[in-house]
Amino acid sequence: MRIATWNVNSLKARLDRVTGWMAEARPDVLCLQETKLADAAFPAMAFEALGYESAHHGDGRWNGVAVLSRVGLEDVRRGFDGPADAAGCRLLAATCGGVRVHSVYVPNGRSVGSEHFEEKLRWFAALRSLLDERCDPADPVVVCGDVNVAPRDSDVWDPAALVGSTHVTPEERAALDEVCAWGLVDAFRLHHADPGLYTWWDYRGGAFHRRQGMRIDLVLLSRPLAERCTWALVDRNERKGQQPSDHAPVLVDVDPPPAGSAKG
DNA sequence: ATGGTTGCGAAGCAA
Repeated sequence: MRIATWNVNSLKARLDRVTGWMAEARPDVLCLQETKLADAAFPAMAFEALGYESAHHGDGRWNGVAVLSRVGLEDVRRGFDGPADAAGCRLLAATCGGVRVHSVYVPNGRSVGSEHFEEKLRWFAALRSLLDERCDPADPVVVCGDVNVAPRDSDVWDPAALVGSTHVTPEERAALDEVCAWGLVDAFRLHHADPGLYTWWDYRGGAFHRRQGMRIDLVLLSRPLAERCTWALVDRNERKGQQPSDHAPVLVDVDPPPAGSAKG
C-alpha cells in the first residue's frame, strides 16, 4: 500500500497539479491539507474519475483536510467531535483498506508564546487523547499531514538560527513526541538519516533553491505498519515548476500483512 | 532592513 500526504495550499489553485501527480505516483491513499475549500466545493468527481473515493472536511477559506482512497473509504469521522478545533477543519479520519488513516493539519502557532502557540500545543494534546480513545497502537494506524513542527535539528536548514523559534521549540517537539509516544514511528526516518531533507520551503527569497527548508510534513505509522514500511520519499519535484505548493508530497510504501494475519 | 511571496478575495489576514 502506498500512502501519501501533501499540504497543497489551496486545492482550487492546485487541482491540475494534484491530479497529474496522482496519475504518476499512484498512491493508494492520499491525505491532503490546506484545501481551503468548503465541502460543497470539493472536487470529488475529479478524483472519482481517477478511481478514488474521497472525504473532505472544510468550511471555506482556511484549512480544510481530505482523504482520498482507491482501496476503500469507510467510517469517516470529521474533527474531534468536541470543542477542540470544532470549526478549524484540521482533522479527518477514515478507514482505507483496513488501515485507520488520519489526515491532520496542526495549527501553525504563529509566534512562540502567543495564544495561537498555546492552542497548537493543546491541539497536539487533543490528538493524543483522540488516539487513546479511538484507536489501538497494535492496529494499523496512520497519522499523517502537516504537523508544523520540525522533530529534530536535522529537520531544519539552520538549527543555530532557528531553534527556539516557531516550529523548532522544545515545547512543540515535546507535544509531537507525546503523540508519537502513543505508538507511532516517523516513517521517513526509517529510510533516510541525512539532514537537509525537507518538505516545506518558504515562497520568499528563493528558499527552495537555497535549500532552506524544514521537514514538517510527516507520515507516522503504528508499529504493525512501520515494521512493513519498505520505502519513503519526499517528492521535491512537486516544489518546482509553475505554481507549486510551498510543501512537497511525502510518500511511503507498506507491504501487506503476512497471509493469515488477523490485523490489517 | 520585521523585509520577502502566495492564496483568497477584493483589504488585509494567514502562512
